[in-house]
Amino acid sequence: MSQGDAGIDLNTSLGYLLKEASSALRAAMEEVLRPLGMGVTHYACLELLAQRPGLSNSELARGAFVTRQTMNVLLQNLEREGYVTRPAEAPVGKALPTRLTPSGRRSLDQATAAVRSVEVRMLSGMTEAERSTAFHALKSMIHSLTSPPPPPSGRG
Amino acid sequence: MSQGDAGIDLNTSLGYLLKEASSALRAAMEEVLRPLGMGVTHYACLELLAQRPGLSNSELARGAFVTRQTMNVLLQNLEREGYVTRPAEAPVGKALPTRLTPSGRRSLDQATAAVRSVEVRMLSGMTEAERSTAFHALKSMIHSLTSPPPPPSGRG
DNA sequence: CAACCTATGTCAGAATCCTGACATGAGTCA
DNA sequence: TGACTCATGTCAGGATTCTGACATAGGTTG
Repeated sequence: MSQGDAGIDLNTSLGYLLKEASSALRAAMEEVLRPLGMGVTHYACLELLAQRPGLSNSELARGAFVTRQTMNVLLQNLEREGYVTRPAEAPVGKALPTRLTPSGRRSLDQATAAVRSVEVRMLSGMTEAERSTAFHALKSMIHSLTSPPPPPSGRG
Repeated sequence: MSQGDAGIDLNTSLGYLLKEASSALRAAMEEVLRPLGMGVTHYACLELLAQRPGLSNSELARGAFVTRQTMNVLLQNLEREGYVTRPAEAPVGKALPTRLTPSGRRSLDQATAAVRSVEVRMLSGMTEAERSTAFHALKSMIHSLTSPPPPPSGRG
C-alpha cells in the first residue's frame, strides 16, 4: 500500500476537478459581472431575493455560501444604495425580511442576462442527458458531504 | 411561472449546484485539515509538489487556483518552516523549482489521509459509472468555460 | 545587437471574507 | 414564571486573497 497511499492523483480526482470547474465558473461570472459593478455574492443575493422575496439576512447568507456577517455588510450597502429594503422592525423574532426594490430588480435583470450567457456557454458541450446525470451526481456529492453532521467532539 | 426569462432557477441550475458542491467540499476539507494546522491552499501546494517535484511558484499558483502573490507568501512560510526548499538562484530564467523536504513529505502524508477520507465519503453514494460520467461532465464544463479565451470585449 | 513581448518573483496596499463577541427574541421545559 | 437553548442581527478585529506595480530573464523579430 505504500504506493497506493502515496497521494491523491489530481489528474483523476473528482474533488480537484470540482474545484477547477467552480473556479472557472466563478472567474467567468466575475468577468461578465465586473462591467455591471457587482460581484458573485452580490449577484447571488439579488437572485435569491427575486426567487424568494422576504428572505432574512441569515437565509441569504446560507444561500450565497457566505457568513451572516458578510451578507449583513452587503445588505447594508444594498439598502443604502436603494436596491433592497428591510423593515425597521422585525414582524416576528429578529429576522428582517428583505425585498428587492424596482431599482434592485432592474440591476438584477442585467446581471441575470450576463450570468445566463455564462451558464449557457458552460453547458454548450453537454447533452441534456449529460446535464441531468451531472446534476444528480452533484446532488449526491453534496448529500454525502453534508448529511453526516460534523462530529461535535471529533476535535477533542 | 410563464416567465422563463425572469431569472435563473437556482433549484435547477448546474452552476449553483457546482458552487454548493464546491463549498461543501471545501468546508469538509478544512474541517479535517484544521487539526493538522493547514488550509486547503496549503495542502494543495504540498500535494502538487509531491506529484510534480520542481514546480515553480507560478505553476503552483495555477494548480492551486490562487494568484502568484498568494502562493509566494505561502511558499515563503513553508520554506521558513522547513517544509519545502528552493534554490537561491534560478537554474534557468527566473523560475525557482520547489521541492518537498522530508518534513514536508511527512506533513503531506497526514493531510493526504485526511483528505482522502473526505473524498471517499463524497464518492460514497455514487457508482463507478456515475463517477466517470461526472468526471467527463466536469471536464466538459471546464473546457467550455476556459477554451474560448475571454474576448478582449473589455473595450466593448 | 536592439526593440518588443511574455513569464516570472516579489513587495506594498487594498478589498474581501471570516472568527469572536454581545444583545435580543422565540420556543422548550420544569 | 424563570432558566435554558437556539437562531438572528450587528459591531469590531483579524486572517486571507487579490490588484497594482516594478525589475529581471528568455524568446522573437528585424
